[in-house]
Amino acid sequence: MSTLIVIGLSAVVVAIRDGEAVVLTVRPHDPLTGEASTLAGLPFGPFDPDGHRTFELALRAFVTEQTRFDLGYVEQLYTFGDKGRDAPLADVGAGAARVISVGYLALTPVPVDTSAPDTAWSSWSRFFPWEDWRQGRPILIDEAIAPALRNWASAGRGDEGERRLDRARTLFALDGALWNEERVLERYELLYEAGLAPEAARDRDRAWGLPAPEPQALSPAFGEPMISDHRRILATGLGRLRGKLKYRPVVFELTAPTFTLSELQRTVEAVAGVKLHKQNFRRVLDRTGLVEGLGRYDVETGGRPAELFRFCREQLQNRSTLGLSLPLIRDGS
Amino acid sequence: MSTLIVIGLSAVVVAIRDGEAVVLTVRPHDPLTGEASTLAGLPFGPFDPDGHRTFELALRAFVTEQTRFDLGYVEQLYTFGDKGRDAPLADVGAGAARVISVGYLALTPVPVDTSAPDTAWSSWSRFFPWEDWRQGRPILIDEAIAPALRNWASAGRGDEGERRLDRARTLFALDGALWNEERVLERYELLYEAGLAPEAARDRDRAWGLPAPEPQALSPAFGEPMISDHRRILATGLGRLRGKLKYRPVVFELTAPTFTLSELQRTVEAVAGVKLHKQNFRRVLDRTGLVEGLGRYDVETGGRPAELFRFCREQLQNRSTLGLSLPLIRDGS
DNA sequence: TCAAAAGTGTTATCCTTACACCCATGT
DNA sequence: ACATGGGTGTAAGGATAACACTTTTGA
Repeated sequence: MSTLIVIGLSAVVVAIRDGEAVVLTVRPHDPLTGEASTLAGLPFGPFDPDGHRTFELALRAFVTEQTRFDLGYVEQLYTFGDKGRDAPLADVGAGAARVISVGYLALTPVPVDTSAPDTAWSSWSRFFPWEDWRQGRPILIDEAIAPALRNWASAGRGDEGERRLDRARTLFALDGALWNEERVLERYELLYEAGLAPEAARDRDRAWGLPAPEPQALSPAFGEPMISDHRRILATGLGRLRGKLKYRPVVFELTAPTFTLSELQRTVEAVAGVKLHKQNFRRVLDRTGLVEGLGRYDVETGGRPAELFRFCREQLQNRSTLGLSLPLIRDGS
Repeated sequence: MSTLIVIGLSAVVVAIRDGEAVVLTVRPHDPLTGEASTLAGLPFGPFDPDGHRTFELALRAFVTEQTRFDLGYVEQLYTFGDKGRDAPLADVGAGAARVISVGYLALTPVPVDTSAPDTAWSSWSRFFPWEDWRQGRPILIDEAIAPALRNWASAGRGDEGERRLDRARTLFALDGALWNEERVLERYELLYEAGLAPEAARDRDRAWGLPAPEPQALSPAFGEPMISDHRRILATGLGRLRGKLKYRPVVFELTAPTFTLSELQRTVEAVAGVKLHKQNFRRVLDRTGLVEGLGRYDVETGGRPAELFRFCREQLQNRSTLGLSLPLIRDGS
């Protein structure tokens, strides 16, 4: 009998908590031992072709069930089907199955504390510590990542070495190259290829029929691994969200109904992982006409009270420029 | 026994022929009668979980097999899984199966004439005649589409009617709204929802267990239908390509190794479906540094010979602005 | 009074848009 | 000579980036 196909739906559920971008994670239980996994995963579940009319409905249903949480904005990310990077062959009735992952991105304004067990909000710099440039260039890039990548590049034979070095340079902003915050997935894939992501060693061992390796004490510079291909899906989600910020008004899916402009800016910064220029951010923002001052003020800010704003959803229709540009800061401040 | 899942891979293979954007289409044969379908389809094939390591490899293999054509640039588009809009329930050994469509976009420089039977290059304005604004606003929008959509909108009860009208206006640039060439899929989906795409009637009938309806003489303004959900995938591909043009140098996947700047412009225009401003297109282009004059000239242009250019692939690495902006023309000329 | 955070004004620079014009070829 | 398409220069307007500065609160 031929291998069955099983479709697994995974969700990257993003929210902002205390100025940090967080993602909903679960600790899945081993079906045999009943023990919770040491590795985090994304909320996921199988797609049932008999019960579910669409992927999105299925996703909403099982995320609510697993995490007691209702999704708002949802979009499809990517479908992963590579052999060897899927979940371990699942036992489905008659035999082994090939698992195809359909990843989704979901945005939600308030990270309501889920009372569901083994469910948590995790900052995504836990999984991608090199992606946070808000405090300037992360030291771990030059101290840990760059040397490891250069070492990997020099092991390439012929001009393969040169190509590896080129990729490392442009993706991780080495030797004067510019940082591009959108290329999250490419960076993760480079680390995976270079064998620096713990998942790479695990997948390689499994392909050779070896037992799952012991959790190793790998450098924290390469981020905390996740089960299955979930970190790959998470990277896809972060990259997509960072890109989309600039051409669709998706930030407002992450904010409360009213917010101060500084809160909004901190939200964008948490997602994009870079610091923005305050004045220019505001100028750019009100040219879009997407926010409206309410004449009410938040006094809890520590200094001068900030005006509260709201998102004008009705303005959304015929605007041509539907996103926020990111007025970066290059020097200090 | 529960419904099996089958994964179908479909490819939107795009090329430029005589200044027109064309797409590779097939006429699939009925497995029972052996007759070629009256409707066109995209090249497609099932994904075999035993034989194929990745989707992309599977796709390349069967496109080459079906059409005797080798794909170059390939990217995943979207995975469709809606019940009722998939292919008719396929017979797979033991029982019925639910077909999940994974759509891909492929770009190829020369539309080599495929000698494969029932394979052809079709201009995509056959399927989306309202998408070509190079000769100005297509008359069929105001003569056929707008009246039909207004009629549909007025049938909505409550503020549903208002919402329908709003969508029609912004998507089809009615009542002074601006045309946004990227929203191809949303326009097709609107026509589908409004019951103006022939596929909608077909899917509706099938859901009720009725036999496939006779091919109707529907207005050509709504485009030629395709089998299964292939026109939806095609719309996704056109939209994605139009968007990507602006931020990645994908045009060069559609051009010959050397080209004149006018050829390049006509290629962009054929894809984007709008006329561009010649001088500004050139200025924008050479600021990117992506093309290089060769000092050789094409004398076949009819007027002054045009310089030949080539794409500088090596420049591709560290550029920040990797696409072409579209300097539109608003007035005549 | 001072620190902290909110909010305003102004300028130089760059990019986009639009317009006008010149160049090289075939008929 | 002139039609046809290729190619260049320049000036106006708008957007961006960077700068300095004022305002309002709490400690």
